[in-house]
Amino acid sequence: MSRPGSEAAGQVRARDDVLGYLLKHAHLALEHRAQAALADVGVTVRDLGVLRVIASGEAQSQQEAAAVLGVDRTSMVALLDALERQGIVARRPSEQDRRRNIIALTDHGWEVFRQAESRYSETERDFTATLGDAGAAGLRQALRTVLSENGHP
Amino acid sequence: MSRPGSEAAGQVRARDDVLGYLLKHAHLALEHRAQAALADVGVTVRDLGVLRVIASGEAQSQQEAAAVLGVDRTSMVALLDALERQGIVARRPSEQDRRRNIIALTDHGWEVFRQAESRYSETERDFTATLGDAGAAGLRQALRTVLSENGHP
DNA sequence: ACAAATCATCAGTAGAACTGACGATCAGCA
DNA sequence: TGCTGATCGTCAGTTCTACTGATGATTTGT
Repeated sequence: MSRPGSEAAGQVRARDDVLGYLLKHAHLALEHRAQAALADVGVTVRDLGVLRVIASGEAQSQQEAAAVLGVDRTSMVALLDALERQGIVARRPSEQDRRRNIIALTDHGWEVFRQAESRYSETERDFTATLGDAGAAGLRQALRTVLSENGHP
Repeated sequence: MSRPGSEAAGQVRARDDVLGYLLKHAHLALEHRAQAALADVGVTVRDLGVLRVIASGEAQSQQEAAAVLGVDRTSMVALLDALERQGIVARRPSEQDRRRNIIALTDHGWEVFRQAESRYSETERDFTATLGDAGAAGLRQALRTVLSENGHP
């Protein structure tokens, strides 16, 4: 039915040669650690992503934020509902285009963001500690390169 | 309520400095391309991962495969149900321990695997083409390093 | 021989992605 | 001015995956 493993194993890529496997598990491991680090700030990694694109000015409306983060526009609704209920962000209609909601951090939101980003950055430093500063920068640069070469905004 | 973007943006990390963002989107972009490349072979990226750990001999039982891939043991049931229905894998009870199911590729399964792995590898080469061979190897090595340093099997 | 642990399975639940629709609004054009 | 098509936020429904808790069959340890 199937060839014996000893014969076939040599012809088959080990799992840690598979880039997709490495990317997926590195992402999961980092997210898992970050989730724990953010637990007592009261936001998730997902939330922090939203706060970051708002804080940086990369996105003003809901759809801009959704597009930048690669989450669905319909998911962004519930995401912002929760953040608004916590008093972290505020929606107000744009004066130029009243279809759009302009998203802004409240004063409390800025404080939450500052704390969360600080803990997250520390988690990332821990995560890549063994690579050294140059190695971590090289890893980021390699990822940026493949992303931009594969049709990423 | 919130500070103007022009004042705050400089203090906030851009999204493409955030490792979690880079890992997530690189993973998604690669998986998206791979999914398209595998479409007419009839298996998903997820399926291919299962086939690979079986073919390589890294896993024999369902739970071993689930553990190696980082998927839930209960999800593996449905995953293998589908592959068995397609005649790609076969389950047989272990003779040493009849609780366990030994998973093996059928002859047809080996053919499917060979095709799928070939297309997937080509997709990965395309994906990392601009990094060059050394750059792609460096990226894999960096990911392996952070994974093993963060408690990964 | 008996108790505890393990394996595969199933049912139920929760979260996120995606589709398709809706009303409100805007932009372009006759 | 009025009409048409497109866009934005929202909502309902579907699907996919993860996770929990339970089950029966089987093995292991004592």
